[in-house]
Parts: sequence; structure tokens; C-alpha cells
Amino acid sequence: MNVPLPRSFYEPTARLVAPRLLGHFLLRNTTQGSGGGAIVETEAYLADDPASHGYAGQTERNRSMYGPPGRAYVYFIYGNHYCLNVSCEREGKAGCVLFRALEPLLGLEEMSHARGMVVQAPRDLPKLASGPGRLAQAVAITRASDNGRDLTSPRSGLWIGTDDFRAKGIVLTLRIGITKAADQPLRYILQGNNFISGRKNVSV
DNA sequence: ATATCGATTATCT
DNA sequence: GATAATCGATATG
Repeated sequence: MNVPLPRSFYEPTARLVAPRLLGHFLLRNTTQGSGGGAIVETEAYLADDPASHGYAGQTERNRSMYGPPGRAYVYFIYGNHYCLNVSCEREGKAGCVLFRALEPLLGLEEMSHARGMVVQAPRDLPKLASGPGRLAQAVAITRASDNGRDLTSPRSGLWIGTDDFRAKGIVLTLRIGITKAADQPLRYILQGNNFISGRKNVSV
């Protein structure tokens, strides 16, 4: 958990990186506090993918998707939420993995504070970081502060640490909330994990 | 238990 | 001007 995943980890296509990220740790360290947990749900957005923000070519918004692998791509959606991705593939190619859910394991106090909620019982824990908007809020992600951040360096305060939380298998399902290329199974979840977003997790 | 709906704004057409 | 990789609240069985 204290060893970051190297940049080379993010060089393959998002289709390969997304399942491989499961079981590793997303970690946040700031002067305000720390937080994080095991990555239990991801989605791949590919270079040639109608559902991807990079599909129509590079713009100001999606610039960090096209940058070097291992960097954060943060976007703002529905006028309310930030979502965190990590860019994959070589510089110049779009492709990224969306972090959709964490099993909260570190800094529960800080994360509940960031979410504006109080965790009293274990059954409240899934509300902390299940879903991309919740996850981003739990670790205090904003586009202004985190877009383009290097996720391969602990010094950046937002990074991904090697771990083997992957007790069981990986399940492949359809992606959530998209309208284009909605039939593509590119969502990956840790089998049997209780911190997955959504209800229907139909295996494909 | 599942279904529907409103919020709220950056981005692109 | 329409839309969106979402969430939380409210309504209904």
C-alpha cells in the first residue's frame, strides 16, 4: 500500500488497466487529513469509444486524458459532481479509467466530513464512496485542484498504492449511466464486494 | 422494494 | 440551447 503503481502500469489500454486496478488502494493525503480505500469498481473508456469524452478529439476539458499515463482526468458533471479518472496509454492517445467505488478503509472521519455525513453504523459506510460522485467528494477531488495530478507519486497527495485486496474474482458488466455504446461491457467490479454502486450488477 | 424527478453548470452543437 | 460517465429526495407498491 505504500508502494505506488508505476507509470508503466497505465500504459496498456484502459480495457486492460481497469480490471487490474481492482484491489489496489486510492490514497489521499493533504494538510486537512488523509483518506482512501480499496478500489472495488472501475469503468474503462477507450480511445475509440463513442461513450468517452475523448471521442470527438482533444479539447480543453479532456486535455489530461490525452496526456501521459498515470495522470488524473477530473471532469464536472450534471452541474453537481466531480468524477476522477486516470489516463491510460501513451501521450496523445485518449483512454482512461473511471473510479466508481471504494471500500473505505482509511480516514473514515475525514471522508465522512468531506461527504457531509456522519457514519454511525457499518451500514452507513457504503454511502461514503460508492459511485463516482461520492468517491470524488469523499477524497475532496475538484477539477481546479486535481485535474492533471500525477497519481504515481505519493508526494502528489493523491496516488494509487499497490495492494492485494483482491480476494475473489472480477465481474464484467455493462457501464452505468451512458447512452452511447451502452452495450459495451467495460465495467469491472470485485466479486461479492459490498461497496459497489448501483443496484443491478448483471454479469456479462 | 423499485421508479421517477429535480438540481445545476461546463461543455459542445 | 441541449445535454450529461450523478445523487438524493420523494412517490408508489
